Amino acid sequence: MGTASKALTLLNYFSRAHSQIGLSDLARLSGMNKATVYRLMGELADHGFVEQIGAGREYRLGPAFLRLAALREKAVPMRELALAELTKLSELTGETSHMSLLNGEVLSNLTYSYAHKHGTMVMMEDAEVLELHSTGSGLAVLAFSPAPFVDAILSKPLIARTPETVTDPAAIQALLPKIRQRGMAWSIGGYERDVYSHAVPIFDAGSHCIGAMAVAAPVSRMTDELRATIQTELALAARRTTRVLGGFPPDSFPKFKPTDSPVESELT
Amino acid sequence: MGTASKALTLLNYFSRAHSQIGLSDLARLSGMNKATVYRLMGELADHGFVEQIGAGREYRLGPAFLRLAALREKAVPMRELALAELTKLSELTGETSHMSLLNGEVLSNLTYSYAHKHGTMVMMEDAEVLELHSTGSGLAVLAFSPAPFVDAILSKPLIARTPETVTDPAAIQALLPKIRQRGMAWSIGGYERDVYSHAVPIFDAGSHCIGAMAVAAPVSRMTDELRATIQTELALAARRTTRVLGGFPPDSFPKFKPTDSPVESELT
DNA sequence: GTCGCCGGTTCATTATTTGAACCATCGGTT
DNA sequence: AACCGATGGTTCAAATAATGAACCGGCGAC
Repeated sequence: MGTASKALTLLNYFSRAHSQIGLSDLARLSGMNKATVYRLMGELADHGFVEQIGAGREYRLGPAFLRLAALREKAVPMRELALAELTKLSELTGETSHMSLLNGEVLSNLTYSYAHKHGTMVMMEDAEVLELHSTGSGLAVLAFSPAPFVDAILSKPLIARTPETVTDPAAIQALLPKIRQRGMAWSIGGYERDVYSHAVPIFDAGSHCIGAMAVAAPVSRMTDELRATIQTELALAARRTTRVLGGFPPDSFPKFKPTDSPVESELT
Repeated sequence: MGTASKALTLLNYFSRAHSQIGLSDLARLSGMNKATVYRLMGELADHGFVEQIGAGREYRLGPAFLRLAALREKAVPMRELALAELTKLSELTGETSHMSLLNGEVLSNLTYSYAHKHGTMVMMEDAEVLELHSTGSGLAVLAFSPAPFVDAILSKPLIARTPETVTDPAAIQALLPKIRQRGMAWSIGGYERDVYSHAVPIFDAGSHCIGAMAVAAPVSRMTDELRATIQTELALAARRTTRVLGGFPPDSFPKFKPTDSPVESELT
């Protein structure tokens, strides 16, 4: 691993829950030598990627990201384009919709839209992280990712977020062909209890899966009718999104036909 | 310069005007060897900091910044806090207000707020770059920055954005003591013709100047009364912003008294 | 007082970065 | 069609930068 990669890797230890980290902690987390971490963090700090605060001299993410994110969004208005589709999707379905991007071995939320039709709805957060094995979006991505990548993900310990989470690698592998065949994944209570989620992969210009678009509804509100609406509209919205982002579904990607999916009680 | 710094430096060549750059161009711009740039960009791409597109294999900023910016804003809601102050400020003054952060040798826009009171207003853009020598915000920052930094900035060629831009280093140096004394800078048509801008520096926890808050109005609309309103409200808003961001003005920083500043035709 | 941990620093050893030269490929020009 | 001058990408010996064990001084808990 190159030196630059090591520096960038350090940034991955910052999360919503862990927003500031001391030098020694960072060295432990990364397994690097303390002196190495010190020097790398110094370089990151010089460029505004991290900053040191207060008495403990802990590090946190720096202001440079705001500028670079604004430039990225100006050059490639992914968030803006996705949000336009999500807004329509939430209106049509009356439920929360969101889009997330593959980032290493997890999905991170790009943006989301609420429908204000019901008193309850599934809540989302910016930069929220979704696991690949326990969420509808994750399964959609796995189904359209290279086999070695899938194997790597599923060979690590799979955390059971709820009693309904499928944590058996073989069972998850078994789900993927069906997801590939219909171009859509679903997950019932796999990540959070009471959340029924449908997800469709999004592709880039090289037909690589880069993330997923999803609709999440409370389990208690799901009916055959709502399911049909979600599946139809989500498939359309996701296809438009892939295209508007300049991407192409792979040739094997199915045209979703709502009649194909009675869905019944097929878990996950 | 460490290897990590070199990689991070490469990111600085991307701007609104120059949003995608080829390998050879990047090597020329940075003065680094093509092979070096190739390897560094490869590492940046592995982490989603840049991505390569299309036939020309050009690079552009990657999606990782969206996630990291969201995390940064979650941990340190600078933009949110600044925007709250700017919104009030624009309402009180009836003019466009904005805040920008020092980033290397330039200021980059953090956020801004429009007043919808008049048919015309000064327009801003996300991630817009402001020069230190030709803008009110830049002068405010220079006045409260270490002398070596100021000298370094003023010893480079100073671009005349308009016929009114002051480009003589000595003349700019001469302005700084007065700005320090009153805690506020102004610029009339120095960056864009017809823009009359007032600016106050913002400080961090170590009393270092990290940026500026400003109000920009069309020259044609400026009256003694508007000037007095802007100066009073801007000084208050900037002080609140420094505090709410966890910072402190240096001990030498003056309490702004509107009566101190008849201002008349004192250029810049 | 003292123990343990913190951020920060040092310097000889070591492994990584570096860059000139090289390829294959593409478009435009002669 | 042959050529030219670009491009992105690759190689490998030489040079340089990264590394990490050990070491500080300081702080807080016991």
